[in-house]
Amino acid sequence: MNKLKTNSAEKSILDAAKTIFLQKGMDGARMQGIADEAGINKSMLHYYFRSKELLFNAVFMEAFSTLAPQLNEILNSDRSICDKIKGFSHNYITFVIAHPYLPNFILQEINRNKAFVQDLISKKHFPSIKKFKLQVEEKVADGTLRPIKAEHLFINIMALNIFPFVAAPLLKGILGSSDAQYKNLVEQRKTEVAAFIINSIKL
Amino acid sequence: MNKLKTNSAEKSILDAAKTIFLQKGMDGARMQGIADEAGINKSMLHYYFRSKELLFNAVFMEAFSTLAPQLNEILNSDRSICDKIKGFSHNYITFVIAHPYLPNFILQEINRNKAFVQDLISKKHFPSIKKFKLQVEEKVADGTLRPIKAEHLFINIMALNIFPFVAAPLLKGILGSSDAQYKNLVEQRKTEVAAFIINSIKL
DNA sequence: ACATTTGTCAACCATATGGTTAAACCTTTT
DNA sequence: AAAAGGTTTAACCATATGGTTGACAAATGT
Repeated sequence: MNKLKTNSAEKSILDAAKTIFLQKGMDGARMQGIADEAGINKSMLHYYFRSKELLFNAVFMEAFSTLAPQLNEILNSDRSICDKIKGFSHNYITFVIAHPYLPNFILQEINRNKAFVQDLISKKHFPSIKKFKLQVEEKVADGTLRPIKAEHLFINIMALNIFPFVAAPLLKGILGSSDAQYKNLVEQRKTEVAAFIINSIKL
Repeated sequence: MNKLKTNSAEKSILDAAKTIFLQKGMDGARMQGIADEAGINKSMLHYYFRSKELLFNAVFMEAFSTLAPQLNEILNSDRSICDKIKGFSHNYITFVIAHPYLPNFILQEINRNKAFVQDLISKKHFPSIKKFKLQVEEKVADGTLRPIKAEHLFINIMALNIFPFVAAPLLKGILGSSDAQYKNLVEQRKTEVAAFIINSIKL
């Protein structure tokens, strides 16, 4: 059978599954909904991916794979800490504006199935804080940075960049922002977040 | 019929529903699971709350009501900005350590049903940033604070306090922390977060 | 004491849902 | 062109699920 046809069917299923799973999560998604989204028969889903769980795993892995590498900019590149923070904030926010469902999906599913994280950690290339920690400790020791634990700094960087997306509906409500106004606010954060962090840690 | 008996049945249903819904969300929760948790017949759920959706609404409102008032410490109290940040961070983190499923539940459900936020906003006492915004603008104008938009400052305060809870499993993985180590880290943040923010904004 | 209301439960119902099957339908191979 | 093998579909299936019903028990009012 035609490799192209097979690949394209598999691909269109995965695309549809991504659309549905990212919006509704594992529990809220329906196999029929994914089939409809892909414009194919429900049996095809099982033909190519066996079960809802395996299809979901494929989607989750793909989603996680697009976010995880960005962490290497912070954790494993050789740039200065300030450059890392500026670069990551700008790139991450730009990326997530284009994929707004991603962060929420990852958080939701990682909280739903904690054994899942164990699985991810065991994989190669799972981000680790080791190198970043050495870098921070060095800069704190030589007086370039205020004393701060690398763990806290890392959590803060993640929090300031990711939270505005996962809490968007609530924040819009509290701030009384329209979609356009909030989008504008998020746009500002491409530079605002890094400035905020660097203000806090630079001596 | 005995008011006490009625109240206690209703209460035990709500408690059970809270336990299940907070852990599994609307989509993942099962009415039978809630009945089992409450140790009663499934029909009772419908007798007291009509439908899954109404029971869920009751749980959600109760959950939201416990978190929303804490925002008033930031948004509407008369203390100084620094005191607010210190007070909120300490209180919020203390509170959520005792109710670890709450933040994730709120975020997940608010993202699932965005019309829900509209409903919340229309209610009285929904937190608004108005007063806080005036206070920040005043302090920026008189040179006490570095220039920063109140919106960004507010988002940052929320992000730094809430994110470590909603992303806990992932952060544990990246940081390589045990449950105990991570709990310790979160404990430190009761003061660390406020210090980080104040470092950044104080002149 | 007895009727009325309120609370509780087991059995039941209609539908939704993940998954299977067997036949039809291409493509490629020979 | 016929066999072979992968692909696609409609029809099914078993079970799970939210919700209903009718009988019965427990309070309450009179």
